[in-house]
Amino acid sequence: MQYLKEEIRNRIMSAALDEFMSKGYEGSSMRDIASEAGVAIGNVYRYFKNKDELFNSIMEPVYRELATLIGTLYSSRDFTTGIQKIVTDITGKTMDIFARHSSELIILINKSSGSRFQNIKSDLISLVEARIKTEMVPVFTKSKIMIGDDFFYRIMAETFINGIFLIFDKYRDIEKITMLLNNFLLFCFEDIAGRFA
Amino acid sequence: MQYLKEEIRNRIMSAALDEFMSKGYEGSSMRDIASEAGVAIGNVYRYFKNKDELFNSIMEPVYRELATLIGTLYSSRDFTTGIQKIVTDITGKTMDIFARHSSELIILINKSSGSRFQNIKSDLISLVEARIKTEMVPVFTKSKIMIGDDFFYRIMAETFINGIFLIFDKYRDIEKITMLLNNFLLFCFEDIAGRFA
Amino acid sequence: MQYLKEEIRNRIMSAALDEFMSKGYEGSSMRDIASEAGVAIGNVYRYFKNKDELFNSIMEPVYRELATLIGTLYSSRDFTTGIQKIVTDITGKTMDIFARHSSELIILINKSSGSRFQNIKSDLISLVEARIKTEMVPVFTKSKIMIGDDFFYRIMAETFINGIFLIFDKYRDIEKITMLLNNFLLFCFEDIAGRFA
Amino acid sequence: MQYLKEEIRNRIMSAALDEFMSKGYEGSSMRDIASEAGVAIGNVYRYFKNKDELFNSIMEPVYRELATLIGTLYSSRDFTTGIQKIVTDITGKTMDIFARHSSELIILINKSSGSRFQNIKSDLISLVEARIKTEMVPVFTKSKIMIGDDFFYRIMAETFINGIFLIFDKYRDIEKITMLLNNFLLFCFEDIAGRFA
DNA sequence: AATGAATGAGCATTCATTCAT
DNA sequence: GATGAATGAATGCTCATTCAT
Repeated sequence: MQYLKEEIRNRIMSAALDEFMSKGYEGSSMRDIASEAGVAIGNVYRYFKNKDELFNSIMEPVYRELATLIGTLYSSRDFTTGIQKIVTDITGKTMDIFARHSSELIILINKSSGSRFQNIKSDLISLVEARIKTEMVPVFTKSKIMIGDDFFYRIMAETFINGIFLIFDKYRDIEKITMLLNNFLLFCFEDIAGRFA
Repeated sequence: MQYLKEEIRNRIMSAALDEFMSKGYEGSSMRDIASEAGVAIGNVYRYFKNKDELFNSIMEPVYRELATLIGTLYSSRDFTTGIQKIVTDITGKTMDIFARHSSELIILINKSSGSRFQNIKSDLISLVEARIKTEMVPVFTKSKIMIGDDFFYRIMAETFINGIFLIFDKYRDIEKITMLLNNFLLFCFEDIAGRFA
Repeated sequence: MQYLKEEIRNRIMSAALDEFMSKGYEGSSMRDIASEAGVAIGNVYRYFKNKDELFNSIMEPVYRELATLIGTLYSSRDFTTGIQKIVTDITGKTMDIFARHSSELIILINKSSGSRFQNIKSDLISLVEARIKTEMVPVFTKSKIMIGDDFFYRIMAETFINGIFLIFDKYRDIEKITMLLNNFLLFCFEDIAGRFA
Repeated sequence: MQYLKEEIRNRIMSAALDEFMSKGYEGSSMRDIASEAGVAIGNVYRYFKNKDELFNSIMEPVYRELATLIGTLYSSRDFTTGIQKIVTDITGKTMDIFARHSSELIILINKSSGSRFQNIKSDLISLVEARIKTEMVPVFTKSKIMIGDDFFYRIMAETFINGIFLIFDKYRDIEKITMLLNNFLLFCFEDIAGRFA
């Protein structure tokens, strides 16, 4: 009865998604998830070993996509196409993930405290940081700002990530998000790069 | 208050500080704090009426200083002295708080969920947002960036606050923090203002 | 509600009844009730939201019946049928309640301190007092006893109520209680009224 | 330093009396008693082994006097002097105890739940019951009331005791109490006896 | 002798997890 | 497979009692 199993599994995950979204990982209750899913609490444990694994099962795909995106970001070195192109690309791919997994993305970044993903935001930021450093060093070395510390890249990365998820967290309309995200990324990258051109 | 009372109080507050730092307000356990402090659970309640008051006792001084700083930031409109001066001033005062209460500041901003300070970060951001909007509108209107939404000011404010606390969260060395903070504030304000001058 | 649910609920209520009977509401422990019922503490809370609700669930029916009885007692003014009739009526109805809820009645009256029923005994007495005063004033004015104070009616009412619950407290046999109660009420009302006829 | 010790002991007992009076045995706190007495909590335990013994120390004298009075009541068989005389005598002696230990008496009877005196009221009632039975049987045998059970004497005894302590509990003025008490005892005994004369 | 800081068992309640049905 | 009753460890907090000073 594999079909039925899958449907229940989905119901549980969907209910869990709602619960995690509104109460965060720690604040969520397995009982509430089960009852929201219209499933006995005991049955939830047939599909997911425990709260942690339920959370992981929901977040894993998004995490993976996100990691891939970051990886791409990190390895795409065709600077020849210009920052504009890269930004458009990133925006597009991020929006793609967001379009399919908006809730998971927000939970992953902002509501994972207490779970094994509680550090994902900083992990993500670390990835972005590394990328920024690689790309921006030549730019910044021309600037009058004395970087003086690699950590400054960290700040930029954090700013970048926070800005993106702030937009995701507050807006639901895809078009508006796209517009805001583009503006934000341009603000972060093109302008900065541009003024040292 | 015949013997060691102050020392025990300090032990409890110190243990609580560690606990709040690693698990946040809600995730922290009075029992764990007590045992970390090497004190019976009942004794903690001799020094602090309840979990809330223990938390408040630790956070109150920092909160007050921070509120004062924000007030100053909000009301100082002598743009004549230049952003450089304001930034230096803010940096100095923030560093002063940080130098004396680094952990408390971080907990206050990032780990107060469930406590009466849970909204302080967004309050802070709102304040900064209002300030940025007032000051920056004339600047941005000249820019090629289409703001398109007041929410963009929110992003900038969040970026600003996150940046500051990010620095605090990762560094312990006062001198390095001062340098990073200055660079960050300049990056946020002077450069932005400057390039549209 | 698949298996034994009602039986467990009954076990808990029965254990609670014993506990409340021997230690009163405040002195009773949910842990002790659970272990007396042979049930895990957490399971008690599946059946009853909290200590208060457990107590209320046990007392509510009796309280309601008692309130109704009091209402009847208070409003029945057909003195024409004679005190004998009224007394028989009250006895019958009281015995009916007692026959079905003897322990609850005793707890309600004598061991509810700290619960929401803690004032029921004095409420009950006040009601009876008002009734006695209304009915008995003409009788007592002929008596050689100098009432001298309304408080004397209070004493009578208290005596009346205490007498009834004293009987309940010590006897289990319905027939014997009926007999004693009848005698007591006659002693309280008919004789007193009768001798001034 | 026996003198000083005695003074502190008295201070503690006095504070305890107030506390027991207003909150009953179980509801009273050793901490509050100590602070009310202006004495360190630890010191209370130098004078009294524990809460129980403190309570006992306060109640013992009254209990003893009360027991003696009951004993007297029980053994005085000079019926020749008439019930009026006995009642006057009992009233006088009870008032004597009450005049010196009003609070203790009330606590002992009505606020001892949880202590070893929690059954004293019923003990007292049992004593009175025995006495009533001895004296009243000849009287009641002439009555139309079918006693039918020794327990009826119990009810009368309870009525008697409750009435007395009800008066004590509500009034503070010795003269008014004396008057009410006399009326009550007459009501209980003379009238009852009288009407079968 | 006196102090009051310290102790820890106890309380009501919650919730992730297990297991008999 | 599915159910939801049952479990019990954990939480914040209180208070009689002990003990180092």
